[in-house]
Amino acid sequence: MTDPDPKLVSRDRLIQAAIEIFAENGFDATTTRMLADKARVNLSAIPYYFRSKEGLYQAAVEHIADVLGERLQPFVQRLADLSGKGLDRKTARSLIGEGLATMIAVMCGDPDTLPFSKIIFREQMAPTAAFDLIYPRIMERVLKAFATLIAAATGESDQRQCDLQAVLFVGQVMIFRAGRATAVRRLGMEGYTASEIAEIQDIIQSRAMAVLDFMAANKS
Amino acid sequence: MTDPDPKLVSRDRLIQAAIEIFAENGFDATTTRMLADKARVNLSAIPYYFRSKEGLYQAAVEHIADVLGERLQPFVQRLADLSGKGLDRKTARSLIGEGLATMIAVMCGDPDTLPFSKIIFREQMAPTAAFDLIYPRIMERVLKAFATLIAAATGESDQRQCDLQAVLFVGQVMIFRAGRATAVRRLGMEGYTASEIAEIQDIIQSRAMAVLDFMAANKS
DNA sequence: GTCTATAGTCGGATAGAC
DNA sequence: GTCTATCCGACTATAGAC
Repeated sequence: MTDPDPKLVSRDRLIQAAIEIFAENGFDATTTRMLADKARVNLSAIPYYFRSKEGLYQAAVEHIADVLGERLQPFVQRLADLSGKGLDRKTARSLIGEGLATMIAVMCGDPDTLPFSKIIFREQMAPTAAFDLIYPRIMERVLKAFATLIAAATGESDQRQCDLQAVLFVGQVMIFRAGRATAVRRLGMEGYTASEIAEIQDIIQSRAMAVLDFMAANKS
Repeated sequence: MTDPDPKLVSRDRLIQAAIEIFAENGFDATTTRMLADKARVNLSAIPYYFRSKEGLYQAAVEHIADVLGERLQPFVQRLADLSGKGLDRKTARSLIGEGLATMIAVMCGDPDTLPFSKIIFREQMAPTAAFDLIYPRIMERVLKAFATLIAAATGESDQRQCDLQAVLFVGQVMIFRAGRATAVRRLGMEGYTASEIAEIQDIIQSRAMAVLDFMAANKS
């Protein structure tokens, strides 16, 4: 994919390269030689800066958590502000739609963030120590935000119900990343072009609205 | 997990062991020694029976396709029979609910089939040649069946819409496998006990019905 | 068919010059 | 901080006895 910016110092070039390569091949199939080549750095720079291959992996995941956390911040902030003033149903619904569309773009479209989600997915399927770096800063914040929005959008007061639905709302999106091979093949897609992403965003949003209507009408 | 049945011949013990170990560690992190140990077979049995580690992996995937394909057969057959006679909405809806519940049980509960879904998920995230063994015999059949049922349950005549929704219905279930680490943590689960699975089945089914109602009311 | 022994390769990490 | 050279362990696969 993209080669690391040659202006960056070795340490940063290694992190850049690590994100790409680990995303593509996973931890085990990645060799330190691949990493050094991609970063245009000497092999010994890895143990020098990061102590080991695993140290580099963890630094890469930490970087992902930093970047995604920062991108998440405005959304969470906006939600906190609105919650203080009492969040009306219409606003909550539109924020849910907006959040879902953004997530699809991040996970399926944007070539800068796509490797992030690949790594996060691998961590979810087979968590390592790095999962603890990412869960509280990303997953938990997103899921809590969605639970709040769902409650506000439907009037559902059962917290458990909102938490479960939040997992399903977010999960809905993730399936196009985790089940990409199947989805693309079955739907005859080329692999998430702009118009294919629009189609996915569209159906996920309308589905979400259907569920919100149903929840509002059938509170537990 | 389970050790291979000692009554089986070496070849079969190796396949049994391979399914467990590849599911747990993925292809690269699995060594031929692990496989031979678990199967209680000499290391050389692997190249002898399967030519290579990769040959064993493919044989294991083929076995998975056989077993799941057989388990799928009655469901597909029943659907074909019913389709001939004209499938009414109520029956279609209950078959969808039943299918979803079964999938959750297979993917999250049943310790015999759980390793199958782990391997299938790894293949979806990073397909190898083995994906072609499993896609047409499992994924495609399931998705086509769901698309047919969705059409019958809602009266939606747009094929594309039904195919997309089928991916989402099935995807909904898969998220509890692919996103297990997050779901379990966020929902304070122990890791899919019987009652936790019942809770998941319940919410997924009610969500599915909400979407079907919505589709029936808003045909494209 | 099952075993031992070993070949041949490659990986991660280190030592030490510059 | 960056390089070369190299060690050492682990891996897959093969050769060949039984």
